[in-house]
Order: sequence, then C-alpha cells, then structure tokens
Amino acid sequence: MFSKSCEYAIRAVVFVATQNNAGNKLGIMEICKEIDAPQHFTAKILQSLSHNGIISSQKGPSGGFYLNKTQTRLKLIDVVRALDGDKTFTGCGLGLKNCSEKKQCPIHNQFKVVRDELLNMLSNTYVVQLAEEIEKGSAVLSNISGR
Amino acid sequence: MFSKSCEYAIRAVVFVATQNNAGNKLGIMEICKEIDAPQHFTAKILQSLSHNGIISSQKGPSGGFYLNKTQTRLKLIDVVRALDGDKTFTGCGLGLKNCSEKKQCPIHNQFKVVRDELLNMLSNTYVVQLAEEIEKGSAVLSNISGR
DNA sequence: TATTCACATGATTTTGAAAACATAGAATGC
DNA sequence: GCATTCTATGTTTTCAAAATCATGTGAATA
Repeated sequence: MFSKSCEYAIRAVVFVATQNNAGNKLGIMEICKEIDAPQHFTAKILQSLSHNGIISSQKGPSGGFYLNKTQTRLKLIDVVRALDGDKTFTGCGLGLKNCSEKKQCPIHNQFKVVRDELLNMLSNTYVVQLAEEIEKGSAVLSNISGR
Repeated sequence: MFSKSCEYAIRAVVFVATQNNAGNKLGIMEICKEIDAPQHFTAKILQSLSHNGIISSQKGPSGGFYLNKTQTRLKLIDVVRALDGDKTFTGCGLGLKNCSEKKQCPIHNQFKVVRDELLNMLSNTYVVQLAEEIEKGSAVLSNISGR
C-alpha cells in the first residue's frame, strides 16, 4: 500500500509527536532504535520531511527532530503526500498508465471507492491522535517484542 | 496495491473471458499483445494460474488458455489470492510484522476499514462482468492508445 | 511416427526500491 | 575558536521483484 519510506516516516513522525511535549528534540539514533527502522535510510527520509516542512530539525548538540506549533496539527495525508506523492490515490489499479475517467480500466469505478476510502481515512487522521494511542499503550510502533 | 504479476493476471484473465464464447483458446502472444504485457513474464503468471485451477490451458496446435464452465464464475478475489496471497488484506499498513488485534499499530483500526472495503470489492466483482465492460467498449485493457 | 505448434519449467539477467557507506557542512556549548 | 554533536548530501551496495533466456514436454495432424 505505502512505500517503505512512507511506513518508516509515519512511525517516526508519530514517535516524535509522543515526545514533543517538553519541547525536547529527538536524534536519529533514538528514533530508529524505538521504531526499529534502518538508521541511514530513515535519516534521509526525515531530512526529506524536514525539507518539505512536515517536521522541524535542529542541528548541533541537543539538536534533533521535533514538531513546531503548526506541525502538531499534522495529518497522515501530509506525510504520505510528501513521500509517495499522489500516485497512491490516482494510480490505476491494473497498472495502466493512461487510465482515466475517459479511458478507464474495467475496475476503475470499483477501485475508486476503495481509494477514496483510503484518502478519506488519511485526511481525517491526525498524527497527535495516533501519538496518544502510543502513550496510552493501546498501540505500538516497533516490531521488537516487549517494547 | 497489487503486484505487477497480479495486475497482468487480472488484465489477462479478463481478456480471456471476453474471447471465451466460441470455446476458442488464446495463445500467450495473442494475450500479451492485446493487454500490452511482457510475454515471458506473463506466460509464467498464466501457467501459475493454470496450476492453481484459476484458468485452463491446452498444449499443442490450436491450444492456449481458456476458462472452463466452472471458471467462468471467477471473481477478482480468486486471482488476487492465487498470486499475492492474503498479505494484501492482512499485512500491516505500517509494515510491522507482529501487528495484530492484540498488539496493533496506531492506524490498525482505521486501516482495517479500507482493507475490508477492498476485500469486499474484490469479492463482489466477477471477471465476466468486467469482460462485458470491455466488449461494450466502456473500458480498456491496454496502455496502447487506439486499442 | 515424425513434425510442428503451443504450453511448461528451470536458470539467468535486469531493474529499481531499499539500505548502507562515506564524507561534508552547520550549529551549539564550552 | 575548537571540539562535539547532529543534520545534509552524494555514492555505492544489497536484495527481491520483474523480466528474459534456453530448453523441455505434451498434443494435434498429416
């Protein structure tokens, strides 16, 4: 459904949101360890997100990634769009490059319903809301058992 | 969403269904040309489908792929399951290997709604019904313009 | 029964996303 | 200003899906 980049990004952003209270910033190593993601790869992803204004970053000692006031209102759709673009919501279900309303694949309309449901879900889900789930302990962000 | 294999498979199966009337069988070349898919790769996919009883095949002169009586009642879900397995409907949206009802990722419930919608759609869509769209001219199976 | 045709099968190559590596650059704190 | 700590960037490597290649096998028919 999503690219690996996008999966790691969502997990990372949600984790950052859980720790964003006291205004403390999170380093790459800390984030990757918690969400069980490859360090260098995830670093690039977060840098890309930072570049796109999805999250904020601070260099130097005691620096790291964090969310500014505006960014705490982040939705999942923002993260997905920044990394995977619109192709998740516009691409043809059967891989036809020219598939459109005018010249459509046979499952075009049926598929549209599913994609709209996805788009709707991502548009109505806030990152902070997911962070709360983690804080409450009703959800996890890592593969590693016991965390 | 689906693997390339699955995309080619659906397109191929729908095309076979459109030509299944007079009991004539379709060769690989004919199929690949029509749906604009790589020949050898698609051959393997169809052979796999044939192996799984999704479609039928006949060797020798005037042989090819076709649907027998039972197979004309094929649903999309059958094709997807045969090639991509259940991971399309069960895999975690955030890529967590251990994600389950008990230990779930933060978007588990939201994602479930979308996946169920997809599962529902695939379970209620018949291949012959899609073939009719093609025959009517209200949908296409190829990237190539003008076909 | 030999030839031809078309699917079947296994090995190999290609491709691109994913991941790792190496190095540069910038900010903080002392 | 200098060391430390972190982000930024470009290159290389890895790996599995995707695609190809080469050869085998069964069926039709003359």
